[in-house]
Parts: sequence; structure tokens; C-alpha cells
Amino acid sequence: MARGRPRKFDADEALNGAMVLFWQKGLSATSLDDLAQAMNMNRPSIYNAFGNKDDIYRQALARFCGQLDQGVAETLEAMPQVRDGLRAFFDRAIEVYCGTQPALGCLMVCTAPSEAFSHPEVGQDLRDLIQRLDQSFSKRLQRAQAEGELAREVDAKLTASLLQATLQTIALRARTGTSRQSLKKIAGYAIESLLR
Amino acid sequence: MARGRPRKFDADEALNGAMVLFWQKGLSATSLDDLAQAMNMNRPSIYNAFGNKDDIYRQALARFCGQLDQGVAETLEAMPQVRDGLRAFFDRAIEVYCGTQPALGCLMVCTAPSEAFSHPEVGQDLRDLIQRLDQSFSKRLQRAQAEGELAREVDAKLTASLLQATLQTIALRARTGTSRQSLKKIAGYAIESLLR
DNA sequence: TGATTTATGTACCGTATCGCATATAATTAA
DNA sequence: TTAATTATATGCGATACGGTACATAAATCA
Repeated sequence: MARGRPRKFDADEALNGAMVLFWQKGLSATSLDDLAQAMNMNRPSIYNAFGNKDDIYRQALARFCGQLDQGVAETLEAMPQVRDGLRAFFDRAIEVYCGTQPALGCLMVCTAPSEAFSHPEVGQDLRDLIQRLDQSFSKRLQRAQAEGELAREVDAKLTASLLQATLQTIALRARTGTSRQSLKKIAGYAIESLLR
Repeated sequence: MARGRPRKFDADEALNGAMVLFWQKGLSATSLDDLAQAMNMNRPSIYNAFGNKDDIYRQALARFCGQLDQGVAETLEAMPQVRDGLRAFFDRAIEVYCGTQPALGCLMVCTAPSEAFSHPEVGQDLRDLIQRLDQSFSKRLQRAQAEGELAREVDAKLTASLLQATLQTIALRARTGTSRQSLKKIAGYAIESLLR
């Protein structure tokens, strides 16, 4: 098996290169030449393996979201106490959002909205991610209520939306150069005041 | 006075047309031909009156921010009770963010971040707006505390950041088609739980 | 070994892009 | 009426763009 000439590139590595480039410049401002360089492939090979530019962008989005889901599972859902889980989740997000020079924030929050008008599928991807994150937060808050860790008066769904709002403002602020320390303060105060 | 051939276009109207177009498609995805049509001008006249594409975009941003500042002054700062002022402010923002079909959200939040990497001046514009809005919220909260309308335990600066987070999530969600009603619930719950 | 399959790399096509050069039109000052 | 000024309008020129055709290379199967 594995007929034909073997691939020169590593698909996972190439997609990661594309993701980083889109993370910096967004979809429209990124050219196929840029991509070819970042993915270490020629344009025809890219087209053959990943489809056109829009396709690659959405695969990069999916990759990014996958890492985010992993973060949710390993912090928010894994830790026994809600507040600890939330703090760990935000800490990890801040580390990703501020991990490059300059800081890039969140690929989804910072680049997808501007494409949503011209590329409805991207808008749908964004909508799906927001809903999924709302769900993750909400489920975790409900569990905390069931375990007696969180007051029943807290509206789980709306609080979930505001926790996501906190994540989004952290993404946007990170992209404008706000320090990790300031961002952690915001996250900490959100947990403190929203989970009362 | 007023020598030379008179202008055919209305500068304010033209800039407004440019703003709407950028609001839809962002900076990179908008061409000068698109702009010429939306502004009802030919490219050389645009160039003569407003400069290059980046210049026009930043002027459109400034125009949008001006309207936002006006909203702050007429709601948040004008109304005697903080909570009423905040509610009115969010209501007005929601009306703007959802006022078109499809809804476009906020020009700054939804299109500027993706350009910030390649256009540092745009990143600076975004940073400035965020800081100014933090300030506006914070000042208003402090005034409410001085007037005995808001508990002293509330951290004005951090609460201001979370109110802005609420505004930003409303902008993003509006752009993905979330209803006015849902957005108003989020705004209402933010006021209720953050101003406790 | 020869046929088949899959990927690579060069080179190209048609189009869209930004910015400007040049000519023309419309107004005021002298 | 003439010169000066300012804007418009046509159109060009060089480049960049996305996407693909075509020939070549490298592997497996028979």
C-alpha cells in the first residue's frame, strides 16, 4: 500500500504553518504565495492536499478550535473545583494568546468576524464555536451547582455567556499588547464577581 | 473664495459610504473599485480627498468611534442612575449592531483586530478605543460610588473592563446572527451581576 | 522490468489590484 | 476675457492574485 510518490511534507506541520500565518494576517490579507512559503509546499500541492484558500483557512480554524476544546477538557472539566478550573482555563488561554511576539490573541475571535460577511461558512464556524463554548461553561456551572459549590441563584447560561465575553475581551486586548498580568486580573475578577 | 471646480460629492456622505463597506468586508477584502462605487467617486478623486485605502479605513474607524462616543455621552453620562444609563447604552449599541441585514456588529471589534498585525496604526486605534471606553465606564462607576448608588467593594476599573467585555461579546454575537432579545438578556444580566 | 499511481515543480492564464499620468471641465481672481 | 486654481474622468502600467495545465519524479503493483 501507499502507492505513488511519497509526500514531501508533513500534513500536520503544514497545516500548523498555515494556521500561524492566518492567525497573523487573517484570510483576505494572506496570499497563496505566503501560504506556500509557510507550509513549505508549492501551490499545486497545497491545492491538491487541502483545497483552495478558503478551505485551508477553515481547516486552520478547526485545528485551533480543537486545541481550545482540549484546553477545556484538561482544565475546566478536569479540575474538581469550578473556580480552579476556570482560573486554569483562563491562564492557559492567556498563555496561548500572548505566546508570540507580537501577541496574536485568538485566531477565531480576531480574524474570523471580519470574513463572516463575505464568507458565510466562516460566520457559521464562528457561531458554532461560540455556542459550543457557552455550552461547556454552562454545563460546568450546572455541575458546580449540583455539587453545592455554586449558589442556585446564579443563572448558568447567562453567566456562561459572560465568561465567554471575558475570554473574548482577553483575546482582543492581548492582540493590542495588553500584558499577561493585566489579563489575569480581568479573568480573576470575572470569576470572583460572576460566580459570587 | 472657494476657487477651482466645485466638488461633486459630499465628503461626509462619501465617508459614510466607505464606512459601511468596511464594516461589511473589513480593510483587506475591500478594493478601491468597491470604495469608488460606495462613495460615488472615482479613484483619483478619492485619493485626492481622503488618501490611500488605509487612510480611508482609519477615517472610517474614527467616524464610527465618534458615533460611539456620542452614544456614551447621551446615555451613560447623561442619565442620573448608573444602571439606567448602562441599560440605555447597551440598548443603543444593540440597535446599531443589529440594525442592518445581515447584522454587522461593531466595525472596530469585528474588522480592526484582523488588520492589527499588518497595520500597527490600526492596532493602535483599537488599543486607544478600548482604553477610552474602559475610562468612560470606570469614571461613571466611580461617580455612582460617590453618589452612594454603587457599593464601594466594586472594583471600578475591573468592572469597567468586564462591561466592555459585555459590549464586545454583543458585537461578536450580533455579527453571527444572535437576536436582539438574546443580546439584551446578556446586557441586563451583566449589569445585574457586575454592579451587584 | 513495465504499468500504474501519486506527488512535485515550473510555468502560465486571465483577472484584479493600487496608484498615478494626463487631459478636460468648472469655478474664481485679476 | 484671460490666467490660475481645483476637481473630474478616462485610462494606463506594473504588479500581485488565485488557480491550473503540463511535464517530471518517485514510489508500488503485477
